[in-house]
Amino acid sequence: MSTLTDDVFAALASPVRRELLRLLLDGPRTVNDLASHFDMRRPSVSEHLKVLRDAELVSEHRVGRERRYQLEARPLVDLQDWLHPYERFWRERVKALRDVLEDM
Amino acid sequence: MSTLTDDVFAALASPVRRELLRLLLDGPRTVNDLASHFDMRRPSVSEHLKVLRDAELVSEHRVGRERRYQLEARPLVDLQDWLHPYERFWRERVKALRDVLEDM
DNA sequence: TTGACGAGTAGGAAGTTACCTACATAATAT
DNA sequence: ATATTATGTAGGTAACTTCCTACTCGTCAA
Repeated sequence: MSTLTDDVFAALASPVRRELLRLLLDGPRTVNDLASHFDMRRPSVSEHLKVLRDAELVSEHRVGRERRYQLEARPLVDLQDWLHPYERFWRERVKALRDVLEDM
Repeated sequence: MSTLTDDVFAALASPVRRELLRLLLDGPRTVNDLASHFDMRRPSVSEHLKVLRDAELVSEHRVGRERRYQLEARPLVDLQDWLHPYERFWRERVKALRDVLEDM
């Protein structure tokens, strides 16, 4: 079953949220830690994290009064699947171009 | 040089625009042809096409009074590249899971 | 048990988006 | 020449997004 919903594309549309995902590549982090990388108040970062959570691009688990956010790559794998038809299209165009060049 | 800008992610955030791209997989189409697939007025579809054009996800060439829109897969290939670090992350997690299972 | 800390939520302002209708422009057909 | 067709643009409105500050809630430490 694919988890690639509108939410995922919408979540990725924000540079802030893409940067959050990139930061989480290094492992789980707390909200304060993540927020320190942005020129933005912490509650706004919290809101961005909520968008990522709703899209299931990150998960959260509580440790004491902290919350560790963790990357969930699954929707991104689904995004890769979504790209496949376009990749095929692209390869065909490259091939067609190569064929033309061979005839010159 | 990568053409993967904010514009590309923003363009993909709309279901209408993703459907436009999907339709264009079958080959170039005119605006009226494309618009006929949506429950929306033609000028709105034109505006969506402009967003896709600005993101270089489609190109346009005029044929008489028509304009043929064509898929440009390049930004999507760049999107694939953007995904690579996440794919690696995902593979490592799958591997870790497998290792755990093997020890059971 | 009280104060400080980490984090989420509420409510609001400003900016952006996505529709619409009306109009403009260029090309074809009569 | 004129009407028709294909398309883009202008301008407006409603909805959504993104930021903010103020506040709440739970946890930890003194």
